[in-house]
Amino acid sequence: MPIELRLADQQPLERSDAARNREALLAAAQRLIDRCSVEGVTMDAVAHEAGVGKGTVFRRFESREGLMAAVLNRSETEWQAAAIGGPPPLGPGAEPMERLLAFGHSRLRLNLTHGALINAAGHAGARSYAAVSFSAMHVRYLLTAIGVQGDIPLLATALMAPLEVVILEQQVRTEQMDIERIQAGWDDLVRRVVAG
Amino acid sequence: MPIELRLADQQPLERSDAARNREALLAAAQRLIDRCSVEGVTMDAVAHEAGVGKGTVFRRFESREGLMAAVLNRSETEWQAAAIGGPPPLGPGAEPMERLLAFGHSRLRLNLTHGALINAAGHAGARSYAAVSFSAMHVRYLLTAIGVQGDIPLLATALMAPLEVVILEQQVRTEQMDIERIQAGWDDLVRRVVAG
DNA sequence: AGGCCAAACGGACCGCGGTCCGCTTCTATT
DNA sequence: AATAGAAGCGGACCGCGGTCCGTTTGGCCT
Repeated sequence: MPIELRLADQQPLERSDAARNREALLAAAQRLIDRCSVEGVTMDAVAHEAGVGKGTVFRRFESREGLMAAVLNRSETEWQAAAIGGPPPLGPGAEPMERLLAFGHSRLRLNLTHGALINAAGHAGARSYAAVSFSAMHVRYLLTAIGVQGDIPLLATALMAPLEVVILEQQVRTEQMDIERIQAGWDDLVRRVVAG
Repeated sequence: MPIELRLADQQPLERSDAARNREALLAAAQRLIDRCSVEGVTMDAVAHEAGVGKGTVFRRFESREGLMAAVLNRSETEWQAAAIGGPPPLGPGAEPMERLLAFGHSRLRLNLTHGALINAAGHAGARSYAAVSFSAMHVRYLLTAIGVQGDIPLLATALMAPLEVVILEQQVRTEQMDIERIQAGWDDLVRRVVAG
C-alpha cells in the first residue's frame, strides 16, 4: 500500500521528462524574447524552438500569460531577494524611509525596463498576484516601521499605484516626462504621505 | 474647380451610408454588450447584428479596442460634462477641495461599473488618451485652485493612479476590500497630498 | 438623366491563442 | 525483466481579431 512518503512536498511529483521540457521551454522563451521582442514571440515558435509540441507548452503554463509570468518570475524573485536581504539602501541596514525611497526608485526602473514582459504576463493566476503582493507587503512593513498612522494597506497601494506600468508608460511615452522628474515626484509623494 | 468650401470641417466628409453604418454598429455593439458581457462580444457578431460585413466594422473603428472605445466614449462624454458644468459638488459652485473629493468618488464608482468596457477599450489611439487627459487636466486645475504647491501634473497622476481599473479590481476582487473603505482611503490620500 | 470615380462594402482568407484526443513514455510494483 | 496505467506528449482543429481585394454605391459635375 503506497503511503506517498514525500514529506510536505505538496505537488504530486513531476515526471523527469516534464521537468526537462519545462526548463527547455523557459529557456526557449527567454531566447526568443531576447531575439525578437516580447510581442513578437508566438506560442508555436516557443514550442518549435524548444523542440516540443504546442500542447506541451499549454499543459505546462496554461496560457501565454502564464508562460510570460514564469519567465518574468526569475528576475522578479532575484529582485525580491535583494529587497529583503540585499545590501542597503534597498536591503536592511538603512533607515526605513531611506529603504522605502530606494524601493520605489528600483521598482520604477524595473517596471520601465520589464514593462513589455509585465504586460504580457498580465494577471495570470497566483504568480502575478504574488508579485503584487510582495511589493504591497514590503511597503506596508516599511510604512509601519516609519511610524505612519492610518490605513496602511491602502496607503501602500496609493504609493505603489503611480509606479504601475500603465501609468509610467503614459508619462514617459505620451507625455514625454523624463525619469528623474517622475522619480522626484514619487519622492515628494512619499514625503507628503508619510508627513500625514 | 472644386474648392472644398467646407469651413473648418477638418474631416474629409463622411458618406451617408458610412454614417448610417457607424450608428448601426455602435447601437449593435451596445445591444450585444447589454445582452452578453463585454468579453462575450465578437466582431463578427457585431457585424452580423448591424447587418454589415466584417470589413466595415474594422474600417470604421480600426480594431476591437477602437470599437469599445467608441462605445465607452458616449457615457464618458456625458460624465465629463457633469464634471465641468453639472451641479455641485461635482460641478462648479462648490469649494475646489469638495469638488476634488466628489470627482474621486464619482470616478471610482465609474471605473468599477465600466471596468470591463474600459479594459476592452484599452489604449486605443487618441480616444483613450483624451479620457485620461481630461481627468488629469481637471484634477490639475482643482489642485491649483486649492493652492497646492509642487509638481502639479505629477501630483495629479499620483491621485488618479489608485483609481485605475487594475488597482481597484485587485482591491475589490482579490483583497475583498469594500468600496467605502477604498473611498475613505482615497480621501485620506488627498488630504495628505494637499496638506503638503 | 447619365456617367465618372473615390469611397465604402463584404466576405474569403490568414495567423495566433487555445483545446482535444489518440498515441507514447515514464515509473512504480511484482 | 515484465507489466500496467497514469502522466505526458503532439499536432490537427477551432474561434476570433485583423487584412485584402474585387465589387458596389453614393456624390458631384456636365
